[in-house]
Amino acid sequence: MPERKPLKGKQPSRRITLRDVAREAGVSVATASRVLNGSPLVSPATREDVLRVFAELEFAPDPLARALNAGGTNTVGAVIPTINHAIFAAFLEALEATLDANGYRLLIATTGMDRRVELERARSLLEMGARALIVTGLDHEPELTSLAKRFGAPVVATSIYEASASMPTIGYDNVELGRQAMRHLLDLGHRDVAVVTGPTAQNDRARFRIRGAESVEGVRSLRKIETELSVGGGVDAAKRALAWDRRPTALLCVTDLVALGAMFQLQRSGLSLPRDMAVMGFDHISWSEHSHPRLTCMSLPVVAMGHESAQGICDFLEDGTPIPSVRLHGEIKVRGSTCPPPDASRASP
Amino acid sequence: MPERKPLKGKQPSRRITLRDVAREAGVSVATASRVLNGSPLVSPATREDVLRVFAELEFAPDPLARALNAGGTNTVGAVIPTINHAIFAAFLEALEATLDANGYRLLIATTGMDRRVELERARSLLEMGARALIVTGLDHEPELTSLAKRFGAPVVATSIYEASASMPTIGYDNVELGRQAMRHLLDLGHRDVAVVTGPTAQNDRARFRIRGAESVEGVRSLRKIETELSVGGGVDAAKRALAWDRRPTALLCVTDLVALGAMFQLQRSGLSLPRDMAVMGFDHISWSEHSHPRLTCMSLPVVAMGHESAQGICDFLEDGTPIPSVRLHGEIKVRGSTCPPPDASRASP
DNA sequence: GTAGCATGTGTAACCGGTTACAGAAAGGCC
DNA sequence: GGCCTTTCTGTAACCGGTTACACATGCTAC
Repeated sequence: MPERKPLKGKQPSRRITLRDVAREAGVSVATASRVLNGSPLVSPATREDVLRVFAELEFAPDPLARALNAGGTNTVGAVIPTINHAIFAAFLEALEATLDANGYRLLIATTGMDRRVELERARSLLEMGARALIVTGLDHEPELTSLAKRFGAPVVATSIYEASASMPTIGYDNVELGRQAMRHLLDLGHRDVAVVTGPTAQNDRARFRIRGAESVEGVRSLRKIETELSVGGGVDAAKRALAWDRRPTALLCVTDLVALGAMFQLQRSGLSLPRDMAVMGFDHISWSEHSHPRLTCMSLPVVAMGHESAQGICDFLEDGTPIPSVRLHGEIKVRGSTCPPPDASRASP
Repeated sequence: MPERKPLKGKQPSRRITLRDVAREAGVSVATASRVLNGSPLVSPATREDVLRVFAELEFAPDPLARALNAGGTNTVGAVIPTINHAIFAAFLEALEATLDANGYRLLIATTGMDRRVELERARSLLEMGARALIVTGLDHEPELTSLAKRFGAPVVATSIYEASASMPTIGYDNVELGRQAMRHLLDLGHRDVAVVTGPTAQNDRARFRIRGAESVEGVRSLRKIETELSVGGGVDAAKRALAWDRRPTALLCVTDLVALGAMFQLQRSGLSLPRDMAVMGFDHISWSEHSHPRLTCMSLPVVAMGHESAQGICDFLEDGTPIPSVRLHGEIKVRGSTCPPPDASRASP
């Protein structure tokens, strides 16, 4: 039961409406409307007149009235954990671009990783007229689905791919990604690895990646460090890893941001990278290929994900084409931040 | 003359309307509407009935019809160069949070730094029902103002403060910031500085910062490097600076992202920072305090800027309070990436 | 018994556009 | 001149809600 907001805001005199224009131009609203929409059913002379009055009165049609007739707005809502994280920003950028190319606008709301908040924000967006919803992952309040159904809006889960999910998923198989990343480290000879992650409570992607990493055979020790999802979190994680008595030879960070922070801290602590500690990230945000050393990471196709999500939604809204789940693939970018551990010769078979 | 989009999209059977509910519940639409809005003018028994029918029919009120009555939506539009830049993301995050706290939603559109595009996006947002517009800087197509006026939407320029501007500005004095930053370098003893900037053509903030830097007396040489606004751009800039025959002793980067890229490249080229080259940034994005060395930068209050902008707009929309310009202040965070140049003893008075 | 008031409900106008339909005006053709 | 088109314009219903106003109750108070 959302409260109504009476919009007390200043109602300056009163807006110019189409009826005002029509009266002034000496035509009916119907004709004025036709001119507004470029209908061919208007004589050039009349059109001329009306257009002049439009200009004179500085008429601006009310978008809401038009949308009400059209049966809906052209907005799509995205409910994401935070804008302030390179990877989401890159995703949104791509999303917005494709939506825009299709004539749709993007409404954004952030959740701060809280499922209850997510539900509320989703409701807001739907009540705002969003015709579709984009969410992150599959960890949601159960009401989310029914809520969206009531509004007739499809929901797309991104950053994840799961064929069996109840809604279309457009993303990657996080378990597989975690496995691949871990295997890369193992192949290099790393047997003692620390997995660094942000908060996992409401983040299925992180949990899946960890699970994937854990599923790899042949690892001697795999310890987890849960920290903040930021550069500072990486700093923190590195400090903690260095304090352990049996230090890992590699840090697998489920986010590039955290990996960067870890690298900074390791260097600050006097380690020489990658010799003294391998660091690997996830995401492939813009600076990871420029860092020093360059960050080896599992590159995630977030731009493609943005395009696919937007296109799927637009197609659905245009002609009802069901939104397909799309499995995108990550790719390991092997760069300078990983190398065999110091004792690799001994450890290798 | 925007084309109408007939929204061919699937109109599944037909939505449940309030009239359907009213008929089913055996009451008038007025009563149903009252229940919907929690009006006290309904007897408990009737309310009970209607609520049950709401649930049975899975009624979802049309947001547009409500907004049409209310006289507007609760959305505010932001037209920014890109989401995919830490500083804008941080700004948007704060903006969204405060808008949300006031019951408003954020519509976002990106311009890619193109003024014509900006104008078109602004139009879209206004046609979408945005009640206010947030733009970056004061470099705009002249039509922007009249366009917004037609829709009765205020426009707020951010990232800049200029008391004499024709619209409220909420931001900082970029000339002053540039001056302060340059003075810091000069005070340390740097006389040969390169100012690294992103594209300045459509970016008054960058131009102002440069102008501020140039206004400082006592600098021997000040050369400009214009590059891309990204980490990669910083890499490029560093390469170019290193190739000069008379190498500057400090790099003043108008954006942290670029500063980071420059640091990476300088280190890769074998320089030891900050001894061999001082680097200074602008923005204070999240990792700049963790980088190695930690980045000295002019910290910009983007979070406060987001809050102020949102609050100013909400106050205006609520009761017409004119949106005040707000001058925010930057602050130099002196950290490890700046120190006196090698020959400072000779250069100092 | 009726004036007086609070309470609950319905009717219909309204928000600002779009558009089906009807009708008027003008031109073509016999 | 009469009839049929074609072209243009106006009337009014409509989108899906909100709400001013009128009206019907039921109760108290004189």
